[in-house]
Amino acid sequence: MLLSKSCVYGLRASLYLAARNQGEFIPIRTMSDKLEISFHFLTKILQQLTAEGILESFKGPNGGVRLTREGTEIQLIDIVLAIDGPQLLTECALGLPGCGVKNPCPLHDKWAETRDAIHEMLEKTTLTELVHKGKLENLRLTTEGGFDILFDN
Amino acid sequence: MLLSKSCVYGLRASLYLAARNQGEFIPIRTMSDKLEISFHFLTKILQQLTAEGILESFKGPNGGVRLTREGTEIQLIDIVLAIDGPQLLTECALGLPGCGVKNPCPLHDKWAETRDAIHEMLEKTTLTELVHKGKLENLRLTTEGGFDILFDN
DNA sequence: TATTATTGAGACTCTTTTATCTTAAAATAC
DNA sequence: GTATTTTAAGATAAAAGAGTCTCAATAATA
Repeated sequence: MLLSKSCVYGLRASLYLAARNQGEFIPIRTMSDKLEISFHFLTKILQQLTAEGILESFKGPNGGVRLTREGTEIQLIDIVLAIDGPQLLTECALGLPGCGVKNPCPLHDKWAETRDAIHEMLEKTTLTELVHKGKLENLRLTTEGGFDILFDN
Repeated sequence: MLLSKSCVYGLRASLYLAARNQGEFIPIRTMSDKLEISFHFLTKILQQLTAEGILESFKGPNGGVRLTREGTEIQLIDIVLAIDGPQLLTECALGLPGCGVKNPCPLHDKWAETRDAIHEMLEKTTLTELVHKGKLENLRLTTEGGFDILFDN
């Protein structure tokens, strides 16, 4: 699996927040219901994003979480790094420690190229870009639900 | 992690076999020693490759395993599919079931492109190609050991 | 001030992956 | 045929990832 489940949930939640970003705090419970993710599990994931400064949170009634920056300024890579860390973009494909230009494994060059392609995709894609596309074409953010059902309350 | 540890071990072992392929059976114990992989764990992994027809095995004294085809005719993708299955090349980046051209997630198009790059790399790279490169430049197959130390007995 | 709605933090459980250990089966050599 | 070397298979254990539960902390509001 390319991304951990935590990371995937973090991405879906971030898209949700970017999609309805009017500056207000959204309760995690609302998101966990809409996105069909366990509330407590999602809470832990969003805590990581908050710790990394991608989200900010507010406790108490009318509390919740929101993006600290505009969706145009948040790249997928920000969320992936916050949750899964840099391993995907740094690790050797054959699992050898310290694999790099100086001390490569036989697969290093080819894997470095492929890895760069992944990196570039994650780095060039913003939340807003995906939200725009998702809204236009009513794409899915959950097994059944298109973007539209995420805004009906 | 892109590939499971089992898959990585399977790749390293396959490179080892391709590197010293003179048609003879190599004991798994020899490989597990040289590659610094737990013997029993490696045995189970190689059993999968045997079940998939990538290796053949022989029991008893002078037994072991060997490649069924020439290293020139075994691509990395063969080993990845045998051990990790097709998930890496088919799964949705946002974990949505049935994500595809017909019912995509917002990330589908971009991820499909990146995934194709991974697929192509795995599909175009043969064991022999990596072995050749590894032998020429004495690259690593293990934390410390270059290709050369794998042939000294 | 008491109640309620919310996030934060930690303990705990379940599942999957990784790794080990034991025994069986097959082939060889003596 | 018996002992030895090897893979095959399955049980068990340890570690990591995924998910749940409980309680504390904070803020709003009645």
